[in-house]
Amino acid sequence: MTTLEKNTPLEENSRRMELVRAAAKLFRDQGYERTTVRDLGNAVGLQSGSLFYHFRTKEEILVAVMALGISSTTEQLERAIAKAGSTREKLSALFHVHLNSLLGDNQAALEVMLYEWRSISEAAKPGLILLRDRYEALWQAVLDEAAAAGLVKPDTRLLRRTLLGSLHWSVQWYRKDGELSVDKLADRMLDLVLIEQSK
Amino acid sequence: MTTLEKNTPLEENSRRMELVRAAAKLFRDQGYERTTVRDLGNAVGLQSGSLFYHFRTKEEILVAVMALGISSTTEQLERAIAKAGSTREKLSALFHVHLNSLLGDNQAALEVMLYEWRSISEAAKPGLILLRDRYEALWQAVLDEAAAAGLVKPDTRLLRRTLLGSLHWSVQWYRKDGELSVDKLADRMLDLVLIEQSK
DNA sequence: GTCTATAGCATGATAGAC
DNA sequence: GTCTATCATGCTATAGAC
Repeated sequence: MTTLEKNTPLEENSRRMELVRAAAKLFRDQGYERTTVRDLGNAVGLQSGSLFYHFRTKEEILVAVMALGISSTTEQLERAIAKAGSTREKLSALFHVHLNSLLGDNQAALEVMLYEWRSISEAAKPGLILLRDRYEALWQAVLDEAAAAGLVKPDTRLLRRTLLGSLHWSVQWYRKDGELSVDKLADRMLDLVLIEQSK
Repeated sequence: MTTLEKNTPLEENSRRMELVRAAAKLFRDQGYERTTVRDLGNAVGLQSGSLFYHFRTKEEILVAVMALGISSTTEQLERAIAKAGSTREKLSALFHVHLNSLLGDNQAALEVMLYEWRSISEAAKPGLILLRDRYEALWQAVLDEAAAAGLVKPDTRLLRRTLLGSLHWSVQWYRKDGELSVDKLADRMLDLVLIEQSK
């Protein structure tokens, strides 16, 4: 692998991937700026200088973390929607996939995407915005379908934004060791947005 | 003012306050870690060394920014609730005060509170948590009253958390130069949470 | 592919003059 | 109360050996 090929999109089980996963946890816990390349090296058993064989800059690691977080969540959501039988099930999938990704064991990456945006250079933003838009388009389509079916209120663009805000914020208060499971939380959040059916 | 008195809670029109307001904007735009004491000095026409006459550390400035943001919003909400005539008006005040504070001209401070929490040392957290709890208690009381009146769904603790998440997230997408005013946005967000009355 | 060593620079904070 | 000067440290990234 030459220096010019460092932007290779994805490789499982590689050193690069191992590094990205470790970086996701460190960036989430300490923040990107407070995490040094020495911290990153320690986390995977490398000297700080050796990192720069795998990534050109520290920011390139941050971008890789974010891209991983958003694109893996998008893929999960696409699969869940494809498998859903009804509009109601698709709506439910939005909540379950998002929360399991955000609050699940292996998904510090998505959290980093939400809270370290300011550290992304202008040059790197367009690519990440594309990934984010693809994810939000999935949401929009399902919400539009649900509104047409009378399940949720018709102001779906604002609804999408408020719901995503609600879900994102859960990382600030949800505790895994509490009594509320992630899936139960998803169901209760869904209940809050469903229009009550008058008979 | 001696060194020992640097924790004086509040002073209007002081150099300290001027610095806190400038710091709020810088911390919001660049992040706390990326903002240097030299940046802070420049913003108020001081050399970096001179800052440390007013604050012992850079973190002390961050804490002051957050305390200002949350406590001034709390005071505004207290006044608005006291003035409200009905439960419905109190509910409306939650949205209008929060969004005007968060998205208004002079309130970068509240945004910093939301996004720089990780940079706060353990020693400084309890005081800020106290301020936050006071604010959220106001919300909880109004939501409980609104649920009792049938205006919103009864799961008010989760409702409080999802609503605050929705409102916080608005800083990520709301544009002041757009067609939607802050107060109109508050009304539409309120509409999304109100239970539709069956006749 | 990883190491050691370090260049080159920015950082938060302090000391003492005024 | 602000300035100048600077200390001590930490940072990202590079160079070259292995």
